[in-house]
Amino acid sequence: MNQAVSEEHARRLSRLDIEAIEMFISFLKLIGLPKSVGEIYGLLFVSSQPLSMDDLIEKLQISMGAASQGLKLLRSVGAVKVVYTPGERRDHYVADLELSKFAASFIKEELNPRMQRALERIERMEKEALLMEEPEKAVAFQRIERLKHWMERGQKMMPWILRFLVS
Amino acid sequence: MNQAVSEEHARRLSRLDIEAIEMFISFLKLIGLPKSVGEIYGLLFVSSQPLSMDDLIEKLQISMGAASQGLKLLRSVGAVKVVYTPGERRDHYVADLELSKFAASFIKEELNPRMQRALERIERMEKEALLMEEPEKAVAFQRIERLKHWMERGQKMMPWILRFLVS
DNA sequence: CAGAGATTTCAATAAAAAATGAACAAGCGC
DNA sequence: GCGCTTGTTCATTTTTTATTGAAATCTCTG
Repeated sequence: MNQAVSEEHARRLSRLDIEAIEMFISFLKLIGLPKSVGEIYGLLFVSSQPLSMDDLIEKLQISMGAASQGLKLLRSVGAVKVVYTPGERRDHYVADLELSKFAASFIKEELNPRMQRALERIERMEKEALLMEEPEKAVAFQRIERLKHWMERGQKMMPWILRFLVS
Repeated sequence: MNQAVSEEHARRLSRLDIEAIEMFISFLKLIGLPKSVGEIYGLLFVSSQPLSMDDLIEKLQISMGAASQGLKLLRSVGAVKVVYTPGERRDHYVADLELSKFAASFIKEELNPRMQRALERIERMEKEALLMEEPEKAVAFQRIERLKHWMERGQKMMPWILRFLVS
């Protein structure tokens, strides 16, 4: 991780750039985003001007494909905006500084769908448990109760977290 | 994901088992835990008796290594307890039903260390920014302020979440 | 509207992460 | 202490995920 950004890149990346990039690689990995996305966002975050895809490819030494896909993802999450630079052919990109967008997207794309599926699953589990014989049956229902309890807890917490983030 | 648990296993796993296992595979993956850990915890969670490592290997069709390491991890997190069964040679394991342990461990093992490193990084970033020339300098400090703001926000939120989980 | 530049897509490749299984160690009962 | 059962470790293999790069597509602009 300390050598996440190699010497080669240092030619064009400042130390500030590198610190920011490593920081975002580390945090975005936490929510399952690949290194290249962390690199792109990190660099845009510290850059004082908008950067073109070419700038990113050159400074970060990543491929066209990675740059294009990374930007696509970051745009879809609202973490990066396109800036139309008049007289410039290529699009330029800036970081939206609202970091909550990552968390919000994680909740919306990863957490909520799973909770939805979990609720369906719990219903099926209850149906299965009804068919069981008695010593195990009671245990099964107790465990399923537990799951429901945690789901409710999660669902109560989520809007609170979102409000806190957006504030 | 639908075929996460193959037909072969179904011979010995009930439908209830499979639902629980798939559910935990899905949630634990979210915090970066491998499938085998989800399988083990899921099965222990619905099982009405303590299970030995051999039971897990047989029912889940996983290797000794995976079982041993998975149990080690789950024990270290407090999500699984050893039950000494008198007269039995092998150790038996039960799931601790307190699901908050996963979240607490994630915060402790993954989130907090990163935040710590991020704080150090921010200090270094401020030192670097001091050396910059003026138009960029102001921008750099503005961005660094942002980072600090989010760090503080995160640090304020964390104890609250933990309290909520443990309650 | 032709053609160059810019971007996207996606099959192939590389890198990272997880699972296997055999060698090793620990612990129990005789 | 010896032999057997149980549990751990770790180098190797397998699986999964991310990256590359070349072909296809889109889009300005002259």
